[in-house]
Amino acid sequence: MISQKAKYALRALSALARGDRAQPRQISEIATSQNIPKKFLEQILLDLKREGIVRSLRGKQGGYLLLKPAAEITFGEVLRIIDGPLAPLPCLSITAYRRCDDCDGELSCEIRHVFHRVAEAERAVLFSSTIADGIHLADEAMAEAPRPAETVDG
Amino acid sequence: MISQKAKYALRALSALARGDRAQPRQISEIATSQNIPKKFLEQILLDLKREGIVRSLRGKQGGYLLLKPAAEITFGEVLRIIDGPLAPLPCLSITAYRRCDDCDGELSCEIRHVFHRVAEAERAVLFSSTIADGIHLADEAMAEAPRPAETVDG
DNA sequence: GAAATGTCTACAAAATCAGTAGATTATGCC
DNA sequence: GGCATAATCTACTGATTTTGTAGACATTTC
Repeated sequence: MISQKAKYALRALSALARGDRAQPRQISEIATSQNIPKKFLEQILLDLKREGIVRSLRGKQGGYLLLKPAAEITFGEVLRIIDGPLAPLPCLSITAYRRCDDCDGELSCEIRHVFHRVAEAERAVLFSSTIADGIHLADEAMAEAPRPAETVDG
Repeated sequence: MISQKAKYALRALSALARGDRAQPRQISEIATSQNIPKKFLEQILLDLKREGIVRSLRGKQGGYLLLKPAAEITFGEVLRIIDGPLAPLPCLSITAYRRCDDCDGELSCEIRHVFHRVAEAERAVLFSSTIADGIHLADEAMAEAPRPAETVDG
């Protein structure tokens, strides 16, 4: 399970991605529109700012903007910023490698090889899926599915 | 990251899978050989027993045995027993579906579609990889890699 | 019946998660 | 310059989960 914080982050970025790319959007606006606790969202956006995903403007008419196009922000990079390493084992992390203290020998570890495959499968999806993809898939699903009572009465 | 407990469980099962299928192995033996705290391992093996992965014998000459061949125990089922649902979002869990309370509408959710793919990729690996596979991969790696100074001196 | 095993329940320290609180700083507008 | 409106920063807190420990109990074998 990903953290609640990561969910908020991804949905906040989706909110930013919808609508004008040049028009800053305020924390409170995003918070209410996406059901995110405002003070919590502040921290999240600060994290995303430090990592170069968004930028901010202060003062009146201030707010947040995407720094990159939504099609260039992957789920993988956001998850890494918010939740930390993606790997299922510390000894498989690219960004935060750490040897398992109880395990002796990574070659002889019976679980590492399998989780290596898991990690690769995960990364393949996470780094090929962008915020833009998420929005696109959602819109597509909404356009197809809810065809309620096909207004054919004229 | 999977939990320490899940790591222990998978490595304990690997230990059971190595060696005689009819010969019970004691908790303490597994614990020391795999660097697992004994009392913690007790609980883990009990969980695995309740779920029909292993069985136990009491008294002298007692211990634990695999109930199924190692080639029929998948990483996925073990992980589910020890760590709970595999899905990255509650609304994507097969065994423990729960709607996200903040999200309105799963079709319109911008992140659910992407994580659905992540979940499928994960499950594909986890349920096609068995304890026997883990052991096999480890043994293979050990046989290939450490070729130290190729004893060719006669 | 004693010794060796697994079984069960409860507890507890540490870490992580999911926020809250409140003071501070920068910006635009009058 | 001063006020309103935003973001920024630091610290704290309550709940939950993780990673174990402790100790009494039950069962089997010799």
